[in-house]
Amino acid sequence: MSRPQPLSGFPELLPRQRIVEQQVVDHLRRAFELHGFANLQTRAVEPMDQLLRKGETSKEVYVLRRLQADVEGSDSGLGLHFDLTVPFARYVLENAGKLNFPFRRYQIQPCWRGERPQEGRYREFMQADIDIVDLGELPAHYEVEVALVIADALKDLPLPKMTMHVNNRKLSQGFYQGLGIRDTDEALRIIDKLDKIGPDAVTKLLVEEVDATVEQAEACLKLAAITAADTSFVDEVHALGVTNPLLEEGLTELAAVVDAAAKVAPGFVVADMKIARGLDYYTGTVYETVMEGYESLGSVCSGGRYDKLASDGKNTYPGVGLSIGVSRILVPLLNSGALNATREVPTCVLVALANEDERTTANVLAQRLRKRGIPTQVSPSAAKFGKQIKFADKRGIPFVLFANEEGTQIKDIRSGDQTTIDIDAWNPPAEDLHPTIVTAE
RNA sequence: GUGGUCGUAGUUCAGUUGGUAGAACGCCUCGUUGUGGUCGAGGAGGUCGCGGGUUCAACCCCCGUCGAUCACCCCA
Repeated sequence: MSRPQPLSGFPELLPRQRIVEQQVVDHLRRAFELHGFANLQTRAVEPMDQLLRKGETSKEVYVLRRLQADVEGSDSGLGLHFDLTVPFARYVLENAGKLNFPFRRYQIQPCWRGERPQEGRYREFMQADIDIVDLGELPAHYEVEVALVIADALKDLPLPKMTMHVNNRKLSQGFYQGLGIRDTDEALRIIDKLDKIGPDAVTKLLVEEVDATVEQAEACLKLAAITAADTSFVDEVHALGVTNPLLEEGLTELAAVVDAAAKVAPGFVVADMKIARGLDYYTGTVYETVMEGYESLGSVCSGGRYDKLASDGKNTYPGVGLSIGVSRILVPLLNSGALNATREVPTCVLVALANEDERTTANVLAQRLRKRGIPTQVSPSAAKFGKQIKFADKRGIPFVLFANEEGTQIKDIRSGDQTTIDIDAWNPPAEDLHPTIVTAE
């Protein structure tokens, strides 16, 4: 092998693709900050007991080990974080005394999971996460708010249509309790597989694993089939004839989320009673988001309410949050060419060079443009002008600047138009100042 | 981690019953002695993923290995 091969599950982007990713991340950052979320950055590693608590032993965590450590004592007890919620919960406990509650933060960082990769599923990937935690009690309106923040953040991005499916664990678990099913956690996990394995297999599993009767299993399937873009699901659930206080609590909370979302972001949120979520730290509202045309990727933005994830025994910090799978969304779109940038460099203007002696003069001209925020670079050499234009063209740089004793001229190399300008007054069209994202037809 | 498919120029791919490789696009030079894109002419670039085996001879057949990809699992 003369050339290194790519590493499975560790996607790396080309400059043009990275520009798209940067623009998306910048957009998310601005959106989150508009909603008052503070940024946080946590370390890459967490103690293994933090990562593996809550019984998530099946999770493939990358463990840290010192190369020179002797084999016996090689375990550092540290692992790379697999999401941003668990590190955040740890951070909140560690810094509880210095934080003001309710505390809202966003975090955009890579995460690592040692699973076998495939499209939209990587071993190193970027997540954009928002959470709100409070001390002791977390008001239910935050479960509405985080969904609306995500709706707002995704709204103006050039991405396929997103739909957020929302459920409430209290609703499902209350329903199962009302039916008389004991192991409601396991029942949830089985229902979560409905899309994948179908109703017959789910019935079979419910009967075998949680000792449900066929009638109980059928009631569970009827509940899972309910979906609505408005609060009409409440009556549909009641029509199934199950009564339980937890169920009512869940119905009320879910209705509030759906109702508020319908007003602010119509069509974005739908109530969907088959959403369960694999992670068992969720205790209330749960969210999953699918991207139109890319349903096989699964959820591209998920989360939920967790009441007991952050607890030091004395105080609990219940929270609710959502994570956007930035890599999961972007890498497939970039690889298929559905998304691209208008150019592969930030440069807006290339200053042409008539001969090498003029480089100093050219540097001064470039600096005058940069001073006014126009990304500029000077030609790498005083090659023929045709070559210098080609240099710009290959990179997508829209403008080439020519200067001599007679004056300064700017050429738009896309149209070929060349005009005399005042270098201290000229501005490119707003859409040309920085690269932008373009979508394929 | 379990199973299926696939690895040939920078890229997308051809390659005949086994006789040591080709196209298109891209790239470079020139036509075009200082304004690119079109056109024309020329050129560079490959230990055929890696290692072993069979054979007079392997890109081709066999084994192993590494990588990619899909499904399961899990999930962003």
